[in-house]
Amino acid sequence: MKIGENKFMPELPDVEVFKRYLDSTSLHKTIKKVEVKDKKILEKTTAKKIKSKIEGKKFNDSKRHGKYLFINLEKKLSLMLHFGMTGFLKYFKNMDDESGHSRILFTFDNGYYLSYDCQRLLGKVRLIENISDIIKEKNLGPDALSIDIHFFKDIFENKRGGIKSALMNQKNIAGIGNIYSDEILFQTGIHPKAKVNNFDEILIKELYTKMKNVLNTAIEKNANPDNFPKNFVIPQRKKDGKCPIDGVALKKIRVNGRETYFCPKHQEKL
DNA sequence: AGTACCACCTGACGGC
DNA sequence: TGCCGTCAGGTGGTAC
Repeated sequence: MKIGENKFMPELPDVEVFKRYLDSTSLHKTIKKVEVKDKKILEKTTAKKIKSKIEGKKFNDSKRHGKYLFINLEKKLSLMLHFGMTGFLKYFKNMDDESGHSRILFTFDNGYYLSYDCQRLLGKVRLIENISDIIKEKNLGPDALSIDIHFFKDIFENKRGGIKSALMNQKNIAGIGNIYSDEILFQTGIHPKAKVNNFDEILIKELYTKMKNVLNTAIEKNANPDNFPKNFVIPQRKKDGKCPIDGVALKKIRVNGRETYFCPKHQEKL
């Protein structure tokens, strides 16, 4: 992946792809060396601690919750990775192939490297004991792929406010960001400014189904918009983008301060 | 509770 | 050509 050509916007599907990439490249190898190249991405830890806790150990397995990735090293020791908006992982053999904004570099005993790259330094890396502590501390809701319909319905119970911010609020559901919330609303025909208190049972169920479908499909396609089905709007989130269903020009508005694309013809449900 | 800001950051882009 | 302002987007903080 070339610098500046990063197609990933680290929301749930992207982080799931990172997880699978990590699992297939970086597990069960002794980590000879860890180099923190920019400590701005560290949260409640130091480069020294990262080094002393990780060197000599192995990544055993990983878990994802929302946009967070947790890599287990041993009992009571995991590495938390959050990718901000420009983060990704890269596994490579030659240092010539190191990505342009490598912030932490792991060296394995097989001669390969794993880099945590984060151009805008908005990501976070931290040493933790338990995943559940972090979910509690950050007040994260259930993961969008494992949330059941009853929890999902709670988002609409006794609440006001807009659907887009409700979907993006990590305390309600973990994993959905600006890009995928647009896709989910597009697929359900819901206007991005719709208010949650107007949602009836049928629409909530439909939204739930489409949410899972959009996220699972994106993962299946490696979170690469070039591979997305023809009826997805994400590849059209750009200047002169057209609705892949109606062919009309997409509208670009701001919702809760976020750039939002929608089809004025079929996203009418308020 | 919900909204409306700001800050953190870098680099791409448009205006002049 | 090059300088400068603006803005993307996740999270977290504050103020209303």
